[in-house]
Parts: sequence; structure tokens; C-alpha cells
Amino acid sequence: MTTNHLYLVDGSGYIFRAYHRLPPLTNRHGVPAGAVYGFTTMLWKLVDDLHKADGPTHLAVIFDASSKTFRNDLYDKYKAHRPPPPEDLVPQFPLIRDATRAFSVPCIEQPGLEADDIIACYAKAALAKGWQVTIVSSDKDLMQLIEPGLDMLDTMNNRRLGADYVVEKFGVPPAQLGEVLALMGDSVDNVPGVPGIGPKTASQLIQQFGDVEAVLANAETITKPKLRQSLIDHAANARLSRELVRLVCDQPLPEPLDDLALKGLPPEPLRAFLEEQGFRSLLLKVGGPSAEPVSAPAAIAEEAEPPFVHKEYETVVTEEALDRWIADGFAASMIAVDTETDHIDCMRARLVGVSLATAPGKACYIPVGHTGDGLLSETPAQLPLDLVLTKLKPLLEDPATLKIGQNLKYDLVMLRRNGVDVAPYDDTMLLSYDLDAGLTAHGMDDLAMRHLDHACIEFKTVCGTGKNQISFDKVPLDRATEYAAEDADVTLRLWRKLKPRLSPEAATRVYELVDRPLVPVVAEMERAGVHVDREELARLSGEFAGEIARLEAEIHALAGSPFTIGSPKQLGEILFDRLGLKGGRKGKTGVYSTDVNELERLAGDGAEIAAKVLEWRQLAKLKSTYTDALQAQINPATNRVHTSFSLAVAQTGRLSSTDPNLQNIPIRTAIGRRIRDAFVAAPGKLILSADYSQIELRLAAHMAEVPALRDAFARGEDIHNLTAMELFGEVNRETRGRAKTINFAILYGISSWGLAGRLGVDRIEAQAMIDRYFDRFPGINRYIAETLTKVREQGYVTTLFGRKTHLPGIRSSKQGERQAAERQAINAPIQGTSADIIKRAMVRMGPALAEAGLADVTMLLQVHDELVFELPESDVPAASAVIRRVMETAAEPAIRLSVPLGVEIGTGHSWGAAH
DNA sequence: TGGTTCACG
DNA sequence: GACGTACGTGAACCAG
Repeated sequence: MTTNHLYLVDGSGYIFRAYHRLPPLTNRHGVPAGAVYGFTTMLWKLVDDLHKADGPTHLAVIFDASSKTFRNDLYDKYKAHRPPPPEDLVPQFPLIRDATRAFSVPCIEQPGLEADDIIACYAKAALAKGWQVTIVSSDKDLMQLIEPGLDMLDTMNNRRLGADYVVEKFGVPPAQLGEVLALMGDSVDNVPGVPGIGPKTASQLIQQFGDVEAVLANAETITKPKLRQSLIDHAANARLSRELVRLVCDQPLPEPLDDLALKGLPPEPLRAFLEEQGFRSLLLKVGGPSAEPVSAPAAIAEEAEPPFVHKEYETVVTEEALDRWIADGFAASMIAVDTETDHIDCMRARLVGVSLATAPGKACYIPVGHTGDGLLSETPAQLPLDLVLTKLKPLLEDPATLKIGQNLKYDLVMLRRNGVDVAPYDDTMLLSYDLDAGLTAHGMDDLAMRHLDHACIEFKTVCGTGKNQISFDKVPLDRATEYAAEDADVTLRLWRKLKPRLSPEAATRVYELVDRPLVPVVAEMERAGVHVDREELARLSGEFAGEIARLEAEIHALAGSPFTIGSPKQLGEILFDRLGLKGGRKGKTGVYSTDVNELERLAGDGAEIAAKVLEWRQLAKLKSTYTDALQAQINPATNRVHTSFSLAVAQTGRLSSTDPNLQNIPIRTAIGRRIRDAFVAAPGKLILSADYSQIELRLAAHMAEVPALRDAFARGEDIHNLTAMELFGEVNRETRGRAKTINFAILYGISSWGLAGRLGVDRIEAQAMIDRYFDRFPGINRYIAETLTKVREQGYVTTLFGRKTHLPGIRSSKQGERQAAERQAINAPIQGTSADIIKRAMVRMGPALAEAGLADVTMLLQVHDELVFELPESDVPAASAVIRRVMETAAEPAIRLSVPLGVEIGTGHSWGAAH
């Protein structure tokens, strides 16, 4: 029997080295994957060497957990100057974990320990059992571990490193290497060392005296005066450095040694991964492309899945059961998670339970906050919330275990409020959004029906509806378990269907670089909330109420009798039937149109009642939708308003905002703007608003390659003036207004009818303007034609980042639907690219502000082309510079635009004042 | 529940 | 010649 041989791969070290050594490859759909490719090849080689002489029998890949380690407690500046990893490396981290999983090799990470320490612990444990150990790394710190039975392997030049190498390079054997490393310090990790001592001097001193303490003890005897003084002055730093470079090797092993046994190349998961990445040369080695090339990810999806059996879900009420599920989660290295609460608003909700799924059909529910209904049922026996959270936290935060959620933002907010972070993660709702936008809604019930042919237990059958509805904490545990565990089970099954489609369908880029990383960013914005001046809102409500009452009386007098002004039906009958004003019927319902255009027309003709109804409507709208509603939306616990941003609703990639909608707070009229003035900064702080200027027109100029528009933006000219000049030969208020309308018409997918209606000209005249526009701005025409060709062929259009909007209406037999789809096809790439860009700015904003030391700057809101922050007054200059830079460069480096992105920044005590 | 209106980008 | 009256959202209100 041969000796066991454990290979420990320093995953984090390898990633950075591969990133810098290998060309910046991208995988088949444009996501940076050079390091992933290098890593995959290296892992392949190792696994393939199973049972060769000197090959591995046991293998694990060790990563750094991103959290702080004990070394930061020793020295707060440890690794403090590390720049964040390069942007095109960041999306490779999850892929590298996917690769490791595809080989069925364990990923090991442990918060509080660096990869080096975990490696040291495993190495010592294996040596103690008489195993051989090879550390796959060329990190000098790890060379301290070299001893008989343990060597290192540098896979990039296929070199084995032993004690000879250490002696040759550092002049001392591995056992003394830590002493040398301590004296010389390390500028990258910010290990201070002793100033003036580099590798040569450090080596000499240790060779002469033996260790750091001995060197310090003999400092007085050193002849070189500068060296002597430096050692005396920096003795404390030398001792600190000695502790910083010392590897910890006495910690418990996260996974037992025997679990690292290598089983060889697992063809199916590996094939799926390679096809997903498009690593064709490796794919050939695993046995060529599978019979059905693009369905290869079906390796996962086509596995027969068990039916849904609700009675088999487990209700977890003992510590033993909880521990068992958590161990299963670690073992599976992925787990679906769902939280149940007593409220749809995650800022008001209490945690009621958590469900987990580790495999299709294998799911549980852990109740923590059920109360019984107070009448028929008592509070059921459950594990205490704190215990469950304490036990779940290591699993949910474990960097080697993938957490899968459906609309994970909700659970993220809930869990963060309870002191738990969740990472790494996937979100099935966002997977669906990035794959199937325009084809389906992305709620769990929709997705379960579509992909699993399964009807989920409806919330209302568990909790009822209307005034009989109960909150989830009142649901009996058996019913709650069936519902909640099913959610986790469905989520896991959906992930298995959707995740493998990502790469073949070219959605990885937008998922990994835009939507997935946005989840925790938006979760934090929602948690932050925004401060509103309650008294001011109440004052406005009162003021509006008075005006509304006054107008109501006047309107009723003009009409000759009271009626419901808010009823379009009654209003239309009053205006057109009783008062005999000119107007027409409309729509299938047969009610008169009384919208703002119609009323303005009537008012222009001298109808006093129409003017008053308009005024009444405005005030009624402002009062009911804003001043009254916002007061009611103030969270009593935080005294702030917390909107909910929907990440998977808008067809184009935009966010939307609900409960309350803070993306449609008035600004266009003076009276409405007073509501915006009630959005105020907390005491001592200011609101900062940063707007992209004309971003959609700029993107249109880039995407359609319109030289005149590109040049005008490059020179910083007013684009509507330019358009007016080109179309009408002169610039004045009137021509500029028309030009602006036409510019918007272009973005929205122009039709001569629509433009004619907007401009109040006839169809022929509108068409002439469009023709002239196409003539003056060549490129627009071509963009429209190419976009329409593409959408007709493929059924979808894409943004610059590859986000798809499917437009099935393009093949409708109804002409109206077809034309609507054509207009959407023109608009979606432009609106969607703008959404991609601001999302990237949001993702980068936190790290950029943190790097600049601006920890007190909080991002509060996104309004499509605007980001709103709250910050200390003294941070305004520095924060403005960071925010401007992040927003203006948000497309880079993935996309290089031919137009600059302009950002306008304003500050004030209120949102209104910041504009 | 669907239709209408109107707040925003 | 008919078709249709700009893209994307969410909330309040009325009426059936």
C-alpha cells in the first residue's frame, strides 16, 4: 500500500498569480476568465496525476475568506494598503469556486484564518499521520512549512521546491525562514519589518544570531551604526513582524483529512462546467463535446428529479436536527435558503423561520418565531432565534458554500438586520431576469410553473386573504413547513435549471458584472432609508386639503351640481353632455377622455371649469400619493422611509421602486417640488444628488455612431440647440422645444403619427422632419434598421453589456402589437444600456468611497439616471470627486464609449435643494 | 379587477 | 387603405 499524499492548493495565491501571468482571456461570452482557465488547467493536471508516483491521493483547494483575521487584531494596518482586486478579476472568484466544485474537490475557507494558516493546519495534521504533503504555491511565507515529507510545487514552471531552494534563496533552512521574513518585512502585506533591512541583511543577521530575539539582544554589538540604531529603534516592530509571519497550525480542521480523498475526474459536472465556459481544448480531453452540444448543462438539468412530496419536508425543532442540516449544507457546498417573516416589508418584519434545501426534494423548515393563533393553538416548541442564527451564520457566511435564493435581496435585508451576512450567493430571480426578460415574470410561482411544471402552494391558501389574512407566525408548523420548505426546494431546483443556461445564452456577463453584485448594494440602500420632514409633509397636506375643498366648491358651482370630480366617467358627462363642450368619446369603455391634454385644450378654449379641474387633480394627486402617503410610510423604528427596489420587474433592466415609489417624487412643477424639499438630510449632514446628463442621447449617439452628435457631446454643446439648428436652421425657444421633442421621439422609436400628435402638426409634416433628421444625423437610420432586423431574426435585442430584452410581440399577427414591439426594440437597448451603466456605478461606489476614506457617505436612492447620497458636509468635496469619477467611468473597461458621460452634482439640505 | 390618470426618468 | 397616437415604471381612485 502506498503512502497517502495530500496536495493543498493555495487557491487565492494561484488566482492572483495566474491573473498577472496569463493573457486577459475571456470565456465564450465575454466574461474575463484568464485566471479561471489557468486554474482549471492546473487542477486538471493535479487530479489527473492521481496515483501517479508523487501524485495526489488527497486534494483540497484553500481560499482566503475575505473577513479580517487575527493578524488585524495584532496590527490594524496589516494588509491595509492592499488595493482591491482588479475589476476583471472579481467576477472570476465565483467561477473559480465553480471550477473546484466541478472537479468534486473540496473548497476550504475559514473566517479569521488566511489560506496560509489553514494550509499549515492541514499540513501538520497530515504529516502527523505519516502522509506526504505537497503545497501547490510559490508563496514565500508557506516555505516556512517545508520539512522532510513536505515540499512545494510551483505549477507555473513545474518546479518542486524543497529545503535546498529555501537555503539557496534565503540563506537559512525553512525552520528559520520566519525569522528572516520578519526582519525584512513585506511591503505588499504591510508587514513592517525593520527599516533598512532587506533580504540580504536579514539573512546574514539570522545566520549569525539564529532568530529575531537573538538579533535584538545582540543589537548593541553590531558594528554598522545605521543598522544598529534601526534595530534598537524598531525592536517592537521586529517582534510584531515575527508574530505576523508566524503561521497558525493548531486550529481544528474545517473538514476531516479523510474527506479530501481524491476520486478522479468526474466527467459530467466537469463537462458541464467546461462547456459553460467554452474551454474547448479541455472539453476534448474529457471525451469531446457531449452528444447534444448546447444542452450539455443538461448534465445537471436532465437528471431525473424526485417529485414534490410535502410530507417529507422536515420541521427542525432540535439542535441535533439543525446541526445535521447545517453539516449537509457544508457537505453539498451549496444550499437554497429562504426566510419567512410576519410582514412583506422587510424593514418592519420579524424573522419567523428559515427554510433550507440541500438537494431536490430534500428540504426543511426551521421555525423560530411562530406564536400560534392565540385561540386554538399555543405557541409551538421551537429552537430559540439566537441559537439558530448563531448556528446558521458560519454556513451562510462560509465563502466555500454557495447560497441560493429567490429574490435574495429580501432575505439579505432580513438577515443583515439579524447580524448575518450572506455570501457567496446566486439569485434565481435574477438568473431568470437575465435570461428571459420579456418572456416571463420572475416570481417564484411563475418560474416553478414554467420550468418545473409545478404549482407552488399559494401564500393565500396558507395565510388567507383580505381581512381574514393572518401573518406567517400564526400558521401551524406543519402547514408552515410544507409551504416554506417547498420554497427552498423549488429555489434549488430552479437554480439547477437556470444556472447552466447562463453562459450558453450569453447572460453571464450581465449577471456577474451587473445584476448579481447589485443585490447587497441595493439591500443596503433600502436599509439606510431616507429621512423626511414629517411636520412639513403634514403642513403641506393641510394646505392642499384647503385648496382642494375650495376648488371642489367652485367646480360644483360651475357644473351646476355636486359630482365626483375624481370619476373620469362623471367628469366627462358633466363636461361634454351637460355643459356641451366639444370633445369625443374614446376607447372601448365608451367614457370620454378627460386627461391632461383634453382638459388643457378645453381650458385654452376658455372653459374655466377645465382649468379648475386640472388644478384640483394636481393637488389631489400630490396629497393622496405623496404628502399623506409618505407620512404613513415612515418606519417607526428608524424614523426614515425605506422603499423597496425591484430588481427584476422592468423589461429593460431598470430598477423600479415601490412601497413607496421614491422614483416618481415630483420635481417638474413648483408646487410639486415642495414635496421634494421635505426629503431632508439628517442633522449635520447634506443631500448630494448626482445626475447623468442626457445619458440616453449620448448612448444613442454612440450606438448609432452619429458623428455630428458625438462631436457635439465631446465639445459639451447643448444637444437640443444643435438639433434645432440642423433641422430648422435657427435656434429659438420654439425650435429648441421641437428639437427636444424629436430627440425624445428618436429614443422612443419614432412614428410619424406620434410625432405629429406631439408637435401639433400633420403626419406629412412630421414625416418630413423625421426624414430631415435621418439626413442630418446619418447612423440613426441604420441603427433602427439593424435593430429591427435583429429583433425579427432573434426575437430579442441587447444592450452594450449583453442584457437581453425579448420581444415576442414582434411576431404577432396584430399589426399594432408588432409596431409596439418595434418601438420597444428601438428603445430597449438605449434605456437598458443606461441602466447597466448606472448599476455598475452603484456596485463600484461603496468600494471607491471606502478606499477614499469616505465611510460616512451613504447612497440612498437611484432614480434611473440619478444617485442620491447623504453625507457629512465636510465630505462634500472629496465625495463629489469620487462619485463623479465612478459614474463617468462606469462603463469601462468592459465598454469604451465614443462619447463622454457627463455628471452634474448638486448639494443641499434637502433633495429639492440639491438640484 | 381593470381602466384612467398622472407622478417620475 | 387600415392601423395607431412615443419608451419604461407605480399608486390612487373609481366603477363594476
